[in-house]
Amino acid sequence: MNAGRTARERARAELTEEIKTAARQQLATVGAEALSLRAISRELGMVSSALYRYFASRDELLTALIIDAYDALGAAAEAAPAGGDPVGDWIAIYAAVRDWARANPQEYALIYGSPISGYQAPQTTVQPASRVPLLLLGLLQRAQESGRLVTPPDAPTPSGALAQQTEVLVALAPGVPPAVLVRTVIVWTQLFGMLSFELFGQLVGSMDPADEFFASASRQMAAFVGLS
Amino acid sequence: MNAGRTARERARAELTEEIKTAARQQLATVGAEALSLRAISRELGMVSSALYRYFASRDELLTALIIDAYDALGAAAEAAPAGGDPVGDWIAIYAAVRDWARANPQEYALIYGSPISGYQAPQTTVQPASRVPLLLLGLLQRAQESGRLVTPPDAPTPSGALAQQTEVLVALAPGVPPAVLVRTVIVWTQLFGMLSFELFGQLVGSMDPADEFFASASRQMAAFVGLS
DNA sequence: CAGAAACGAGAGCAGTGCTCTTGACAGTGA
DNA sequence: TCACTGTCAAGAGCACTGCTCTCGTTTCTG
Repeated sequence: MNAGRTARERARAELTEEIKTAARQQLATVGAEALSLRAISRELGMVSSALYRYFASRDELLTALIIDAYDALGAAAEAAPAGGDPVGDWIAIYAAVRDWARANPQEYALIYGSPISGYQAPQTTVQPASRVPLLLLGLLQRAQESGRLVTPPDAPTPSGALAQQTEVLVALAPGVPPAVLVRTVIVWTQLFGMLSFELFGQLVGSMDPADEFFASASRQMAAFVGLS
Repeated sequence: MNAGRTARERARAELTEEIKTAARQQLATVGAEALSLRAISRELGMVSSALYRYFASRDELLTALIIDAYDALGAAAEAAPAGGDPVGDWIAIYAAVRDWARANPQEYALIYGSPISGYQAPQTTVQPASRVPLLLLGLLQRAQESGRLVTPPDAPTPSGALAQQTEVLVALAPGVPPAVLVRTVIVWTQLFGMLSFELFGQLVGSMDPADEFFASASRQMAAFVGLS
């Protein structure tokens, strides 16, 4: 439609990126909810109203930042060193996720913290959000194929509505037993619960610093889903 | 010192409670970060500045609300029906926590969501925050004493710094093996990770509605810590 | 080259948390 | 009874916010 293709477009793309960069900097210092369009525009030496040429609203800026954060986390997790040993790879992914979260706590809070009031996450965020779980599922599937995944004997096979819901995951990781897939969701929630507790200060007084606890949990969760 | 002891004090206490009630109502509708002192004062038919006689700042109001939320959640969990069967009691506590969280999502987000920027949780919140984990520890200890807790054979005994950190928990639940205590922290983070995912919309597309998944996770986590 | 589209600047609106001052009132000791 | 003291609500005001609208200017395009 509106295919302007030249200098103007390049300038626009650059400025859009500059705005996001400034927003991320502000995010890191004052947090998501205190993110101020006026402060960003001040930083960039422009007037606040000009910002609305690039993002229709504060929410739209936030959406862009959220998608970027999901993508950055997904990329960090996918870049975790893979050596072929399923348990080692699993632990490496856990470590990569934690490292990213600790390096970018405000961006982590943006995607895994409380939803921003009045802000409705658009469907656009679903795909980048699923990169980490898809990565774990892929690892499990490969482990299954190479015989390194043994269904834990005490893992109950889902029935009823739970079995139905699991089918979505079966389609994503064919061959992995439903009982393991349910456990995958359990450990997925465990991972991010653990990270949120660490980053949000809930572990202070018990397992903080959490390095060793996190390492132990990684191993035990790998065993919990049946990796060996 | 300033010991006015009569009608004035009573009026003050009542109005303080009224302010918190109005704040909670607003919390439930617009969320924590959009909580406005002016809107509360408007609701109560007073002028915004008068509110500062009762709460020195917005943060102080939030702190009061946070402590109330922790206490409400703790009370709800402690009120879970206990029938003597450890696994049944465990599941009942899980269900009570979830019920409270689903009934009070904004208050849940207030205490388990991202920390409010610029807001530092005072030490006052630590004690009410520990009611739920203490409840779980107490259950485990009683199960241990009655022989209903068997340390899972694949639960590694913590060593090094992790063993040291576990000692704090050993003091709280004497008799419960360290390996089980580490697993208790794991399932504790799992519980609230699962709840956060459900309430914050992260499960949409996979395990939502989460009733059966939650029930299955409750049971599997009870087994994971060694309850039978 | 003319028209259209995009752009930055600026003023302005309604709202926010918070501070300070002012005048009214309640409780208390002489 | 009366003056004193501390508490209270009210209101104006400050600096900030997201957002809208208008106005000239610049840039692209048919």
